Amino acid sequence: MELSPTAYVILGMLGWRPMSGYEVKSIVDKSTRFFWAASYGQIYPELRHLAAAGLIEGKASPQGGRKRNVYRLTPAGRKQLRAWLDTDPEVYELRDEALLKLLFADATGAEAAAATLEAKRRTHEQIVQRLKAIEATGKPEGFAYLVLRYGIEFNQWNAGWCERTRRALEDEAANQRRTA
Amino acid sequence: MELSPTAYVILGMLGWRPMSGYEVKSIVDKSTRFFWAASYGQIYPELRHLAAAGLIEGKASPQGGRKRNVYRLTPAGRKQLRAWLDTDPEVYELRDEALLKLLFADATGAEAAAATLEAKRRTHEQIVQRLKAIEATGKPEGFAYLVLRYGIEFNQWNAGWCERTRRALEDEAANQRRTA
DNA sequence: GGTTGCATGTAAAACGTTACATGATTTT
DNA sequence: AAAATCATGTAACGTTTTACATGCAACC
Repeated sequence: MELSPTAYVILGMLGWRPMSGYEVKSIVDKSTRFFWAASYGQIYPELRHLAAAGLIEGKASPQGGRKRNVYRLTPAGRKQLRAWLDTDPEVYELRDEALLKLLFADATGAEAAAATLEAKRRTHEQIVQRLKAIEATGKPEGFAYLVLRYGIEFNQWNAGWCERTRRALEDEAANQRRTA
Repeated sequence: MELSPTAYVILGMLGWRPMSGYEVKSIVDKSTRFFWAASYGQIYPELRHLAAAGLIEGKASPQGGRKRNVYRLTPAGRKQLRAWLDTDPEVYELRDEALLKLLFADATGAEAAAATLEAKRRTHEQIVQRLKAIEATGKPEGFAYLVLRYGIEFNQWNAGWCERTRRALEDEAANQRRTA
């Protein structure tokens, strides 16, 4: 039974406690979003798929007149989750348009490169702010906190690199003007 | 004319010098691979697409009896490349299965978490080694060198975080044993 | 003569986002 | 009364990988 990593996002969260697809999505947006995004277009079909495979069980739990399906792990699902956790991680992918623009910046020059660096710095800075806001509203327990700290420190490092590199470019440009 | 970022990988490389699809792929594997991968399944169709759009021009340049198509930027293609370089980067995506496993590690415990951290550390360490090997065989010029340095420092930071965190987990476990 | 590298391409499958559609409930 | 939030889902589209298919040339 080969599952996609996104299926394990669902399995992992249902391992914390039973929840609806809507809840899975809102927790994804507060936790995995910065290193593993997932949309409704993936979550709802995947819930059905996992239920059909017997790894989770759905139960209609309407809140008033508002329909709602709460899913929970089956013993088979928990076993599958543990087996996945016990194997080495495989997927590691990065897509960073800013680095692409930096790589080709010879075609436009140092000013465009500085603008790209500044935009990338802002992106990382914004993520730091959002993650710190999450940390402030009640820090998560256990390993979730470790991952949150990673997110903050990782993005701070990135923002710092952009800042240092932009300054180095500016100093270089200033030196060239002085020497010329 | 909306192009995918992968199309700009091609445009950017043809901005350096004319080359074949095969060459584009081999340079991708030596440069953008760690932040923007591209396969033959994308490159060859995209070359045709860009040629049809008048942004690049292909010319049959066989080497002996071996067929070969070399492409170069048209003035319209260079204009398009510069316009893209002058706009702020948008795509920034990360997919890291290791962080996912770490997030859910409560279900298995500290040992599995340590193994995940160690696997992630190895991944980053290997990338550092490959990038350093590229640096040793003739460092690239201009902005390409900046991007290479980013790759090395970024992966070193990541490997370091994994190492520090794994040690912190071990110390914590040791303290608990002592207190218990 | 075999392996590696150069060279081009396609087809199917997997993966993922976006936009759309619908409707109830809670908060302002 | 309007806006935000809860809640579920689908369809179309775009992107990307993987596997397959082919063949020449250079080196060992």
